[in-house]
Amino acid sequence: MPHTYEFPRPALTVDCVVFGFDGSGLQVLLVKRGIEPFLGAWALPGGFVRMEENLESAARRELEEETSLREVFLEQLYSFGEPGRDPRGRVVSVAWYALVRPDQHPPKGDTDASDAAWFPIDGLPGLAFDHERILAMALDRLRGKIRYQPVGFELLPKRFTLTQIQALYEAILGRTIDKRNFRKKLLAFDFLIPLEEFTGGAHRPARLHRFDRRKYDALAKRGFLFEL
Amino acid sequence: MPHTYEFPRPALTVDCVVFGFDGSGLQVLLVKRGIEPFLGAWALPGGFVRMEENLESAARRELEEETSLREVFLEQLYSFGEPGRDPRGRVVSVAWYALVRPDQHPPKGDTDASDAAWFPIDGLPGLAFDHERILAMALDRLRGKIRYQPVGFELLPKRFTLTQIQALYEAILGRTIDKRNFRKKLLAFDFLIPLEEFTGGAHRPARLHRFDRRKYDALAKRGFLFEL
DNA sequence: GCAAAAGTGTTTATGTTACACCCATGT
DNA sequence: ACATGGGTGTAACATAAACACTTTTGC
Repeated sequence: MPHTYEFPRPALTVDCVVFGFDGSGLQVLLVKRGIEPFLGAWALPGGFVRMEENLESAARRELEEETSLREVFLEQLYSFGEPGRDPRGRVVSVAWYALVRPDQHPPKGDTDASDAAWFPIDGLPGLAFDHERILAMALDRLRGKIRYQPVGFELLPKRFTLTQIQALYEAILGRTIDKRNFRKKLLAFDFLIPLEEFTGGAHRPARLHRFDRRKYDALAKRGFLFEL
Repeated sequence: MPHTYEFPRPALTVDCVVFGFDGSGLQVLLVKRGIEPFLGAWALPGGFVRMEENLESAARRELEEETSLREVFLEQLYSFGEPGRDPRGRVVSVAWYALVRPDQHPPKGDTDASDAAWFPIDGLPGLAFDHERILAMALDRLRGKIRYQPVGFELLPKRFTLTQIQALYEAILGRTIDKRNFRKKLLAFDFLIPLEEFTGGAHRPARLHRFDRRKYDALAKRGFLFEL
């Protein structure tokens, strides 16, 4: 019997903090627990890691099973392993955070069986386990990351207006930003492509743009700082 | 039997990337493996997590057991869980990185039983498991972190000269820095306290400074950017 | 024609970069 | 007295911040 097997093992789970943006505020996707413990409470989507899958696959599988979300931006956040964080016994959780575009959002009620629902970041219900702590850490990470990595685009439609992305930055950073300075700086990076398409609606149409990842990657390799 | 126990479980380990600075180059502390697999190979210090300890405690315990290091700066890095990363079976490792001051370095040969030794970052031996990948990630993290968080001081003696800290930044960032600009900026932050003590040695004595964490924390709370 | 959001430049202040010489000590 | 590393200021340049009005559309 290999050395490995002489030790009792903690159980291993993954949990996902799923962020969305509705045009004015940051939101988080939660699921209502259908089993004990914390039956009926809201929690982060997640579950046990299987023996043959890697950690990211486990996170993506749970995400799809519980929220129908596929092919989202997903990045590892932190691992939580306080004894006592799960009343069932020793459970270590590898936490991830995901960013999803509005056009990827699951239609409400689409999720099979137990409920999943979006909550505004400043109107969250109490959460099961230590999920509030995990969520707080994910939010910190997002706030830090968005300032020097182009992750904001993962929360917007593929084609978006400059006003939309400014609203996103203002919502996440929690302060207003000067419109002219913001646009000047963002466009100077030269990884946003202005399209010949415009929004419709009640007022002056706004030009749509898309993020050019190739251009960004090229710049990033040349040792480049984002810093919005 | 609780739900938790129905699943086969990966084994859980912690591994630590321990950085040091010898005045001119960054170094990593490795241990020579005394058991299979990879017997005789160099590896990151680490080992299995016990059922009753949290992840950080496990990392600190293994660090002390294998390298005699205590009370070092320690921060979680990432969790690695590719099936196949350990030939013994499914093993998930929560990786950490540590920063140790020269005056904390274990005297060579102090470490009980199997060897531990410092290696220069650009002269590393091949490593066991996927430890090269873990180390590469730790190095990336350190390079990124040192630019906007005051972690560099954790690699220097409590009292240090400005030339020492500049050498540290140059070694980690891999480029030379202008002496006058570096000192101007660093001192302007006002969290370095100049002492009335000086180095001895062959040349003009250099003033010693210490890092004032209270002042730094106060600044940091007022929403403050380091950015060297 | 009015309400609502889109779009656009210039000036000022601040921060960053480049750069060269004198000082204090031990040998 | 010389070799070695310690220490210091200023000017040019680049980036960031502040700031207000005109345009386009739907109603």
